[in-house]
Amino acid sequence: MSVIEKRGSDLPVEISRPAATTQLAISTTQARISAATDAEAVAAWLAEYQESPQTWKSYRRETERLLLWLASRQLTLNGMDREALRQFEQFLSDPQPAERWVGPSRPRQHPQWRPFRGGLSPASRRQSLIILQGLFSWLVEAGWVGHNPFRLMRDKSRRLSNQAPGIERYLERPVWEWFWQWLNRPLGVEQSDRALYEHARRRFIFGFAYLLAPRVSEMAEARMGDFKMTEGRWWWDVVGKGSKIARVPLPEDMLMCLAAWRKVLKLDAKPAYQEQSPVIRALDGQRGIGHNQLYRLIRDTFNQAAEALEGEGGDPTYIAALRQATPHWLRHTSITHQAQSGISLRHLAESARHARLDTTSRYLHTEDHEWHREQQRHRLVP
DNA sequence: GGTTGATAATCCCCTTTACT
DNA sequence: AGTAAAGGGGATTATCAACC
Repeated sequence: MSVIEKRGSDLPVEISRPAATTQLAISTTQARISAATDAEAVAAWLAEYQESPQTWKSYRRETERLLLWLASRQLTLNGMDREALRQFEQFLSDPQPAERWVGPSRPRQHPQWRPFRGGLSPASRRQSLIILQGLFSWLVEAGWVGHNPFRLMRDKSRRLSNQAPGIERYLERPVWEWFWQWLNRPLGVEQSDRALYEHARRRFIFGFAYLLAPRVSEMAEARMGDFKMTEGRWWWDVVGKGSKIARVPLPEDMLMCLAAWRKVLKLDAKPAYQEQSPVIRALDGQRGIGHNQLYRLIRDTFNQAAEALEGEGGDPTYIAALRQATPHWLRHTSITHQAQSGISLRHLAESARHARLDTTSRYLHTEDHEWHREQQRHRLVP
């Protein structure tokens, strides 16, 4: 059932297209791309995103759904009008017949694979429509379709705010401090090599995360040689979201964490020039690990810490926080604590690699807790 | 300076692979 | 065979950037 099979130069394979509608698309327009079918036109658009695998993946998903839906309605991209768009949006919220469109998560080639897990939430529908709007404006430019029906759409339902609510997802200082000392507890004697390795790896991952506030993928992608010394000072060169290159100062503690971790890996304390091996590694000590695995590792560690704190009869609020915590919390925690320790907003924005200062300043609001707590010292009767 | 559109990331569930 | 590690796919969320 799948329409677009592969990335790269291979053209997509089109499987179930009603013969009656072929070639309707180009009769009125002058195409500026070489495509024979809707699927090929879409593939040409997708090819623009080859360098961004995540984006490519989500855009393929959305466009594939549209193509499959069009085929089921005997429509083409060029035949898509405002009314068809309304029907498609309705379809996204509840794809029917379900046995044709909805199914469990399966590899794409699997016979049970279906385009949907279920109907899409309003937020996801908004996302889908935004992507398809981009597709259509490209296709108009390419001369493949006559107009962009999304231009006619002024539906409030897709104007859902994508502004995040206040950021509160971070660990307060006492929780972090307890957590870090828990992480550094010595293991008992007679531990397997593997247990020691995993213990060291965890310490490094959390130290890295807390000190430099990386995104998960930035950690997973990091190479040893990205830590560099110039003019006697150590920096971390990181390629962040949007392929943005940044250079972040390495705190002293980070160098210590790195040296300790490299010792476990049987490497010199300091990375060599252009050392290409991954920083965070799988159990074999060589391969890197994907962001997904890193995500799980962090999540599991937080959960184990929650168990441990519960065993100690710790504060239930803290236990709950640890249970909820995700890798993103580490980034928030790091930035928030840096703000609290007086690092200036401008430098903070720089090292967090936020393009806009107001993104960073949102983290300052989380100081409200502290503010509130301090305010309690102001009493009528001392 | 706020809104909205564009892009890419995070997070979760499930499957596959690798290792005793 | 049984278990944990790693990977795939997709929904949802965060951030960036262009536009009023």
